[in-house]
Amino acid sequence: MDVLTQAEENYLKAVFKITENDDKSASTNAIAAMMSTSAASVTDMLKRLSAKGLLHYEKHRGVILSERGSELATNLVRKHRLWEVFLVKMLHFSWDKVHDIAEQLEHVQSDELVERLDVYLERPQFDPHGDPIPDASGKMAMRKQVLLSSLDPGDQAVVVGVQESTATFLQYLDKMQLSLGTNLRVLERFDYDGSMKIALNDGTEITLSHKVCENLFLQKSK
Amino acid sequence: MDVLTQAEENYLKAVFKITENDDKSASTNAIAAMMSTSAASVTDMLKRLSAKGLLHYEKHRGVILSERGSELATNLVRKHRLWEVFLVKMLHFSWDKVHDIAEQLEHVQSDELVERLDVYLERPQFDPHGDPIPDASGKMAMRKQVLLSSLDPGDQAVVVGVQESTATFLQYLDKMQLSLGTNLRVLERFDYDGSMKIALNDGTEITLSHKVCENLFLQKSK
DNA sequence: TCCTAATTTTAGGCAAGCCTAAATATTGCC
DNA sequence: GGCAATATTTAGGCTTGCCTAAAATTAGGA
Repeated sequence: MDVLTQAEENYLKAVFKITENDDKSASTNAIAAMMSTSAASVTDMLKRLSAKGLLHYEKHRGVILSERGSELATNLVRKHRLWEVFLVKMLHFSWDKVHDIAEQLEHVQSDELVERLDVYLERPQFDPHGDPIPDASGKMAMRKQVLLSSLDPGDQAVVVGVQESTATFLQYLDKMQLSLGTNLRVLERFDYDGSMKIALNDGTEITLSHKVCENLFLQKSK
Repeated sequence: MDVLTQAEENYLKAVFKITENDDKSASTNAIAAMMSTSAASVTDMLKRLSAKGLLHYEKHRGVILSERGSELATNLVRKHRLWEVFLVKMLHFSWDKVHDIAEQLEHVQSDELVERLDVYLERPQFDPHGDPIPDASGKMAMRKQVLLSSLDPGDQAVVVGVQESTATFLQYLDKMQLSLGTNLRVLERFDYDGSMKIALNDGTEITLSHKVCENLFLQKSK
């Protein structure tokens, strides 16, 4: 019943992204900028999506998603982020390379696929960039967190979670004096193997492997 | 350089499938039938693909793939079959449900993705239907297989593939407790209608119609 | 408020893919 | 070989998405 083209899906997602923070409406130009297309094309598409009941459009007034449009957009975000987890966790892509591929994978149509993927990945709550993954009903956890590997030297942050909670990994963290709530500062990142040197509050300096950096969620404090 | 649309890719694949067995050229009608589209649309597309150098087209003469076209088609088959392995092996889909999803996944463009997926799946040589998966250079393993209908009473063999992978056929096999790897022994062949009686390992005896026997590939084990 | 600048929409066009109907070419049978 | 049946191509049209240029609307500063 609601089979959208990839183009339509991309517009929905753009409107969603623009309106998710500030709850104003999305302007034609903002959408055009986000999609690298012309304002005229945007107007074209907005009319079509409006006719399908996926967003509310009034000339010169910008648009907001309808409930149905919002559901569809949220589901796209869910698919995008689940695929990113798959690419990083299973195929060992580095987190900064997965976006373009996930952008393609998110358009694959199969609810069963998404559900099975979710189970396979053990229902992750956050993607490799620390962004929350909406569940099947559209709800998402609220936490602004990022992977240690995405921080830069100088960043100060608090450990707020792990991606993978295996016993061995948690034990390792324990040994390193890292636990939820631990404050740390990034000193240096070694690009050649992805390892990072960090300093704890008491001044202890430790080096963490790439694998560890990819599994630690932090909340920036500065 | 060679970025094809999904439609173009689907046509290439259809031509590939039609020409891979008998090495005659693919006719307009055969392609139209395979793609459930009109002959006129096929002619349209053949001209375009010919202009791109992906196949050799002469009016009223049918087409064959060019070397480049053949490479691209083989790569599509590779991607399709790798994704099928992923869906069955990792996500536990039943083998009769994976085709449509793989049909979508095969169009995702990323060589690195395919390579990593291949490694992740441990470079499988055959897909869940028993069809060989071309390697990155286009070569595929040869399956020593015969149709069930060509076996004689007394022969012992293992199911290694199907000729026709429609959902209904696969579901039927499932019901009959036949799947890849199933061992069986031919008990009797009824020449008047081509049906065959076989025994499974556990002693179960079943009778299969001629149509089924013509669609099951086996590897003789004795 | 008024007028210019910025934004948005409309008009008109184009390519990709699809369709049906009509024209043309090929095949195969007598 | 000739002619009917079949296969293929051409012609003309449609939708989707994109474009540019021009027109219309809105917003913001003097």
